[in-house]
Amino acid sequence: MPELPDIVVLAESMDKALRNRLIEDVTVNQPKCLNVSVRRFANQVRGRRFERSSPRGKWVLSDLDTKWTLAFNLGMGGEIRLHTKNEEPETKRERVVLRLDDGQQVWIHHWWFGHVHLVPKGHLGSHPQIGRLGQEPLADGFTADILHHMLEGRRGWIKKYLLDQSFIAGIGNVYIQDVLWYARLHPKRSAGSLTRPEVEGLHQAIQRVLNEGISYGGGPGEQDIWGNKGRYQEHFMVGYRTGKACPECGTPVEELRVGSTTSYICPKCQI
Amino acid sequence: MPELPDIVVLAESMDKALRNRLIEDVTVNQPKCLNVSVRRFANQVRGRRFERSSPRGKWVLSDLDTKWTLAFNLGMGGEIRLHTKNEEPETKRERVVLRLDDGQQVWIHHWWFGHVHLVPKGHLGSHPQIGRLGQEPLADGFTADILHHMLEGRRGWIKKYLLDQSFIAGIGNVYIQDVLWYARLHPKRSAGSLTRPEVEGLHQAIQRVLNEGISYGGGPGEQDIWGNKGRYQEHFMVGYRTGKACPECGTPVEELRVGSTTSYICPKCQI
DNA sequence: TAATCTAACAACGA
DNA sequence: CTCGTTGTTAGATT
Repeated sequence: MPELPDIVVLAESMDKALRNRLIEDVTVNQPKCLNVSVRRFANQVRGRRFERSSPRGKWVLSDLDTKWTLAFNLGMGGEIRLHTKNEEPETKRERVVLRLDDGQQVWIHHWWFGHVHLVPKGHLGSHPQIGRLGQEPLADGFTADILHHMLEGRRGWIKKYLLDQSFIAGIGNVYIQDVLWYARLHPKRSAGSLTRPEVEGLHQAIQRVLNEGISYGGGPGEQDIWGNKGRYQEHFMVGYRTGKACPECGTPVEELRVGSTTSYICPKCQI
Repeated sequence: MPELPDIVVLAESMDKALRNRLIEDVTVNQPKCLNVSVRRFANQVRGRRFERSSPRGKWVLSDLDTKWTLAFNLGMGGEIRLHTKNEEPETKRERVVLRLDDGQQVWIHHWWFGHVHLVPKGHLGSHPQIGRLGQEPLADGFTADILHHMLEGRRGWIKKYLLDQSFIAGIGNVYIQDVLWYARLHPKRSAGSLTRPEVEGLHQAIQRVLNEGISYGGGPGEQDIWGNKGRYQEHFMVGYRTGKACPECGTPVEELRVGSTTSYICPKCQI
């Protein structure tokens, strides 16, 4: 599932590719990925133009030139891709297809549980998922101070909080591996037990890893609207590198279960 | 526990009684109700003035003339009361005591699990509870449209969503009884099954009950900073009236368990 | 009596 | 075997 860096890259590419473009026609092959009826969806989208596309947590929000925002969540293995006029979408595989003014198409492909939602612009708070998203970790307001404040007194594992979208929006099980490694934190450290320097280290690690993810064009399996692939996986420190050497101390990376997720850690560096 | 109407009444009285008043001294008898150390709390509060006090969900937020906001949550059976110069607070019973410039005192009494938190002004989003609060049900933005949107596709019981502070902030197990009665809804109705007219009725019922709660000065056991007691309980329709007649049809009110809460309903009117 | 947070677990869904 | 949502149970908290 695309995480914040992947979403930033995708949203930027969508903004470039789609802004001011007219949506001439809409095909919905999977009504269950919508939050309204197909009829209502088509009526609100057909004949409208894209305005700004922007990232929010694991969602891309594309304003239309009406009171509606299109909210895309790719779920697992989803893609949003631009296709040329004469390509033929495989029905059912492409859940929603938008035909643009020049015939180009936007294929919204979901492998498993993606969403294409209509949300009233300026009322994102009422959306059951988007409205509950927490801090944007790359926003100016997200300081070490604020993070310290958020973790104060928390009893659960630090990994649980970092993955909790209602705490911090956009971190998933891919980028978190290196975040915890750079912060030298074991995923099961109690969130409230972090010292002030550790919180500062964690804050830096979050910004570092997410920004690197963006500058490498996203992570494994992710791509922008033109199909440019992410390369952050070439720079993984410990994520998905079981048995390989920790870049810091050479100890083999270990895999462990943390709740229902898999963690990759250096057992020497991350205590 | 005070709910939205009780908190509105209390916050208004606190705004009137406390705005611009100097906090000359601070006593903390229960450090665990704070989110910072006693030393830090006292340093940030002593010598400061109150600015605006306002309601947010089940919290009262009192801005100080610094970068901090004091956030009060009364838990169950808590009170915030103004006392005269020479009254002697019972240690441990009054968790926090603020002495004002003229000697008057604010006693913050918790019977069970109240909080007095320091939150950086303008960063309420980072507070673990306040940051996750949902829609303010009496705000202009909370329309029937928005409510409809929020409930669309939801599978759980309607009562669960109305009590969920991250959906709608400030409704608890007291006022919800009459909300559901006015809306003619059984607490176990599936949230997503509500028709558009039912959602509109629910929206009206929410506004009606909460506004009546405010105009009666709050509900059972609640009071403002001067000790004026709420009287909404004198106007209960079905809440806490097991066996008494439904005001609409005369059927005896029944009590039932809904998850971990008790509901009071008219078995004939609320399907 | 009460409320909220937490863990753990289960079932579900295109 | 990967995700979010929903539901349940249980325990803890001052």
